[in-house]
Amino acid sequence: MKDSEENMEQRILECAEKLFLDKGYNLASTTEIAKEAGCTQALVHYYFRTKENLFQKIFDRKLSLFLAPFAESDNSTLPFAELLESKVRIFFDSVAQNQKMPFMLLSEIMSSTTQRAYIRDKITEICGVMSLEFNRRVEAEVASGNIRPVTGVDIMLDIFSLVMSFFMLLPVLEDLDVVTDENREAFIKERRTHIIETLIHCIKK
Amino acid sequence: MKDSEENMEQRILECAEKLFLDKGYNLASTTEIAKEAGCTQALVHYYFRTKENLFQKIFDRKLSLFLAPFAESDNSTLPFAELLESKVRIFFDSVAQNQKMPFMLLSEIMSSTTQRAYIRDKITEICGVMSLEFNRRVEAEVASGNIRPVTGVDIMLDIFSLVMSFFMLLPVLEDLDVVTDENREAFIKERRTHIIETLIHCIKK
DNA sequence: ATTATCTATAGATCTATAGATAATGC
DNA sequence: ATTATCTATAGATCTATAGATAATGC
Repeated sequence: MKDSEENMEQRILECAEKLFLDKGYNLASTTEIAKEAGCTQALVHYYFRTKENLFQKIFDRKLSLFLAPFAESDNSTLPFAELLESKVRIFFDSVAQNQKMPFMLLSEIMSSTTQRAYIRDKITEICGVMSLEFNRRVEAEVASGNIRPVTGVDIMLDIFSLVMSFFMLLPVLEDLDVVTDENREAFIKERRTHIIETLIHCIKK
Repeated sequence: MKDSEENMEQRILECAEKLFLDKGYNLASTTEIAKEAGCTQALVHYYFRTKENLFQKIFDRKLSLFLAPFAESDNSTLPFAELLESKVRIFFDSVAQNQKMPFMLLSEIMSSTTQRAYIRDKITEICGVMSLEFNRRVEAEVASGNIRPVTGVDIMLDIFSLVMSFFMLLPVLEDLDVVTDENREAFIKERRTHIIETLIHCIKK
């Protein structure tokens, strides 16, 4: 009852999210989550019964928020190069605001087959329609000879790879002093531009 | 003394490597490693004292083997596009033979600052010279107007991102039935070609 | 003698639950 | 009465070590 502005269940969710993102599922213990939230460990289980439940609730919400902007952006009337640029920009900015999500997502992908099935369903649910449309669009562009023969899957993989890896590798770039506190913001912006240009070049004949 | 062909210390190393790659540092217990190797858990500690030691020894060796082909390939006499193709091909094939390394490497990068410092030093040690030469070459090509203005760092990031992410995302592609047992080999080969073409397109003016 | 291997166990977690007590809403 | 919170504890790991015993190399 210290913080009158929000209840303990909410606090637990917030602290758990932070710890799961920082340390991953296994290293974030319900004991530590409770400590961070300012309650006993038993209370965490009172509200969410199992650690697995708690995690899944957080991960589910996070994954939706993470993918939504990318999935929802409908730019079907744009020329293809601009559509591509818009897609990358939106996804890049979504990741920039959730810089720990790529690693969390990958960890879950590696963790178990069931978790992967869950993620697959979630991706299909959120991105399925957009993905189908995108694939069709790419096919149409290829058929009409506007771009070189690539598949929608290839381009999607390119986008995911370039954007997610960049943020996962940022800490290394900082260690190597390629990225510093001074140039950080500019570097990120330039990288976004580079990725957009790379992808646009990549589809050119 | 069951397996006469190799000693137990070696067996432990091999089983530990497999388990660390499969489950990650935290979920691979010395208990399980011992069980897999066919000895008691105490013996694992007899040979390597701590789990951390054991892991570091394996990771160190694995990281060297993983980066070496990429670092050592000297193609400085080739035209730049061919040099790029060669670099990607070599790194792609190295990852293809160590498909779990990208995730292990990322996990360690995320795990702690000390581990990151260690990785930074290792990368510098193995790739430092090559990296410097590559950067100079890129600058020269840009200066002479052969390619569009990009940095060596950008291209390195592109290569690492596209190649490592592809193998980390493979399980998802399999879940989505984009990759199956039948097309797997061909798909991987085509992806390698696509990445090479993308990077070559990307440097064109 | 030395090295390899085992048994047994201490000590540190961690998750989950049972059961007691305090706070809150009627 | 119901809901929120705490104390205490069971039971499952896991790492690391001490101390005993078996195997090996002179």
